Amino acid sequence: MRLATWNVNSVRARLSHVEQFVTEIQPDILCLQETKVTDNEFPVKAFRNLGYEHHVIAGQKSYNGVAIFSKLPFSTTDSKIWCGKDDKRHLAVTLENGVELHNFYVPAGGDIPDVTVNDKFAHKLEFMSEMTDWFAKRRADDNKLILVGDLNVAPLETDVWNHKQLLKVVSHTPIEVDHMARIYGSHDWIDAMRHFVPEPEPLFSWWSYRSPDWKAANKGRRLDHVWVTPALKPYLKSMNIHLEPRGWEKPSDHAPIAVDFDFSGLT
DNA sequence: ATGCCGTATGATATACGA
Repeated sequence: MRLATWNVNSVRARLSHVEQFVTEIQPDILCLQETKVTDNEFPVKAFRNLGYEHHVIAGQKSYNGVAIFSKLPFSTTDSKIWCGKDDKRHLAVTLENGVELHNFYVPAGGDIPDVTVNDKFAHKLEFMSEMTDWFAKRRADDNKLILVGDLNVAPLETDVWNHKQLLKVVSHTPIEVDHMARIYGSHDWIDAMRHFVPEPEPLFSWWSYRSPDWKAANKGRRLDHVWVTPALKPYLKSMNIHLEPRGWEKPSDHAPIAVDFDFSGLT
């Protein structure tokens, strides 16, 4: 099973890119973030034409929004409200093999990494704390969970182009890294991307629009993630960050990530 | 760290991204 996750920065503006990516990579399940569209305006038909018979979407006007498109059926679907805001940042589905998939869009957090002056940063930390509490409460050794999405934190030193220069930049501050570490600990999550590409090799999934010549400068950050619980670790087969779509005309600032699983032995 | 780009909106400037 091939699983892909991508912050598309507007699904309508990026529809042709999504169609090209899906045609080339053929994910069985595609998780999107920042769809920026209400459910009634979502181009569902385009995804049906690509072969995705099953989907869940949770969107709103202008901001945020997540979606899961799948060739495999769901046995359950869910969308949880975080921090008391129904701002469309989460979807969950269960597959028929019992695997539970969560798609998150964690708040970006604004510019200033100080909760006393920046409510967005406070929201981001609170959101991560709620994730920790929620997964800790549901913790069980045999839970088969996958967590993907734009988590808006680059936790490791080699997840950013320059660790020292980004220590005070939102996405790589110690307090965010600490909050992310607590989510990891909530369910002994395994970082599937680093499972295949260990430190210290740099690994990025996002490059700012403002930096010209993104590929040559390569001032990236790893803001997008794929995690699995220990019960699913034996089924991990490969991982790829697809850089090509970041170079297409009028791209998303995020690159899509694909992870292959072999669930044939899963009971 | 700045850069000064991109998307969306009852828009022609502003919020937001990170």
